[in-house]
Amino acid sequence: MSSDRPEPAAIPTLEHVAVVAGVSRATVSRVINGVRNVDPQLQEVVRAAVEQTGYVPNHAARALVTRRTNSVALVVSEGEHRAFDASDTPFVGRIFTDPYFGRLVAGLFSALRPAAYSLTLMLAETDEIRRQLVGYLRQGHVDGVILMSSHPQDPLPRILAETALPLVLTERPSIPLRATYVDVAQSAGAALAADHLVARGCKSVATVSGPLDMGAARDRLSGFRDRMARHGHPYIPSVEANFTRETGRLATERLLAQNPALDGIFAANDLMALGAVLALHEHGKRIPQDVAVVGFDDSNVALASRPSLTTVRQPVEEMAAEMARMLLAHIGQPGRPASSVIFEPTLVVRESA
Amino acid sequence: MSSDRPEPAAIPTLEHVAVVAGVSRATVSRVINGVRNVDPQLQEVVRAAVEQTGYVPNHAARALVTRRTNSVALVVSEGEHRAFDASDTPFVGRIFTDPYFGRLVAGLFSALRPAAYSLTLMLAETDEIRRQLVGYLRQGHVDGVILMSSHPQDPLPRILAETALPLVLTERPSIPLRATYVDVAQSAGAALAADHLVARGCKSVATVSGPLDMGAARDRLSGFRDRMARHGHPYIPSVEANFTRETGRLATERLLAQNPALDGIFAANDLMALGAVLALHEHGKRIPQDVAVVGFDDSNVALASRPSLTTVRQPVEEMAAEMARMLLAHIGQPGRPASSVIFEPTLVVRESA
DNA sequence: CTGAAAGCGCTAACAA
DNA sequence: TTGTTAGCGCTTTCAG
Repeated sequence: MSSDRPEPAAIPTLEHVAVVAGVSRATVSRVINGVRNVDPQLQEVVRAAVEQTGYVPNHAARALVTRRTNSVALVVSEGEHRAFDASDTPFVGRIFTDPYFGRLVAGLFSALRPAAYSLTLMLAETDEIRRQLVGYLRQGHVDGVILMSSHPQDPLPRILAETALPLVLTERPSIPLRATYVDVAQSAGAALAADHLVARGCKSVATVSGPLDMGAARDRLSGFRDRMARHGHPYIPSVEANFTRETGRLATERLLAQNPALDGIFAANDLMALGAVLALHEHGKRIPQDVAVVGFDDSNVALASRPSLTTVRQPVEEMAAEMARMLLAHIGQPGRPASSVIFEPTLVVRESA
Repeated sequence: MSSDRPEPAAIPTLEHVAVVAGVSRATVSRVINGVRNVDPQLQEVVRAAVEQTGYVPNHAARALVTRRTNSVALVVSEGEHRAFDASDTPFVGRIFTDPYFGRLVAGLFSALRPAAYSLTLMLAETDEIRRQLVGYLRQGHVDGVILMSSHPQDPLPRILAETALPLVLTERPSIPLRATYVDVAQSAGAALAADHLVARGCKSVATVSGPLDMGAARDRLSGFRDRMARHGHPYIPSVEANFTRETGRLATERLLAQNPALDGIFAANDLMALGAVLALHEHGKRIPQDVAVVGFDDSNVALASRPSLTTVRQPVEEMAAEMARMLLAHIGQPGRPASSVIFEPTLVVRESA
């Protein structure tokens, strides 16, 4: 334009748009934010100016005044040292590679995107990092938090629950907490597995459990045992494993050593069921003719496995979508009391049982 | 909204800290940001005040003035859109469930966290969303972008490359682009497969390739053929497939029809290798005794498969860490020219070959 | 219905 | 070395 001005250059601001449209910044702001009281004609002019300048609102400036970032955090927290993790796979690798994580993210997105919210990923592996994290969250970096924490000693659920920050947990907290959460009916799912094995005619059934310091693992174990007892099987051997394929294999070896006549196994997740399949094959057992195997989760490996896995399905995507919706609700109405939603699992029958 | 006034729980600001410490905001700011020229004694006073007030800097305010958000985006882009649906495996589910994704994220974090950067996840499934995305990124929501895009027709790599936004691609762009990227030596990986099959004594080898409009698929095919030629096998039959299990199965059927004496197959990814295994089983072939199979990726199905898959492994975590480092470098020095780093793959020998 | 003006909380010249 | 003072770009009363 004028020669005394350098170069209009870079990113257009609300001010530029206002000048082009011949209105005030306030009016442009109103149009952009869809505030009603604006002359339709002016709206058109402003819209054209926005188009022409290629204006996009500055996120930081907007967040500074509205105190909203339109983004939430997915915090993945894990205890310092897992009870019997002898594997060399670092925690980050394990958790992010777990199919559950992918399904969770996918489900969250399905509900977050329509609301124009974005997702920031955060890890909390150590106490040090956990401390930083809390500060980070309180900076107003995000409007709310989805917390994935399964370790019972993890202090993060309690710490975050005490914050005013909107929060949703991906499972029932291991200690009583006034926090919103979504979970699956764990013991009901395990009972489904028990029913199925009994219905198949299994006489000698055992189970590979998850780490028993985790609520979900405990619930699945007790749910399975309770239902088996009701079917007339008062004693169900179990070996504790670590939700990984390798520990599942090892656990099954031990089960097999204790009882060679085993004809049914319930593994508390699919990865461990995969390990069970492996061990059974090594012992020349046919599946499901000699030993029937039921997993839990219905992760993608359940289908890829050979034989494909009969498994208890958690509707993870739907659960995650619900978490996102609940979080959004909390963000929208700060005073909202904590609540919870429990989803029913279903049995997916495939080849392994 | 009640009539009484329950302490607004006011978040402390720099101003509060300054008052408590009896200094100016500027000084507090300097201490917090580690700017040198501050009296050590005053530093102590300020630090105490920060502690006492529980102050954490406001992210939006800081970003507004520094023009830095200290966060980067991981953009996952795919050509076609599939609606979210629990029964089908939608794109989101597929990609997030793919172990590659988890390994990528883990690797990114390992380099991002020391730099105090956070990661925002973004999906680009449709053109509509892609358009919004570009605006979103330009809002200054993030300082840079890691772009995961494998479809050659995807316009996003070009669009983002034309933006001034610091950008790193997770693979070599299918069209020439002045963009920084990290990739694995595709043809070298295929050559590894060739060496292994030859070393096993395979005499009649064929390959199932990926879609040849994708650079990676082309590179793997030519890399395989070149190395086989060097081993004295000038002609290697190939059938093009689509990186899925089913197309891998079909392609193997055709290969088998053309040459029943086949004794080695290189599939350009693990899913197709799984399809090959399936087809071979149906034809009564034993693996690896009758036909050896080598895949590519070392994805989770490689382990879950029976027999487990011998496959070419990409050092994804290391690659991702490098991507993050390169992105940070670009953020730090805006004028930095595009560059690329190529990693060497390794062969993971399991049961199938 | 529109504009003027006051900040949001912070950093970064520029003075002192 | 420290304080003063402008803003960063936006939303939002409050007048007009």
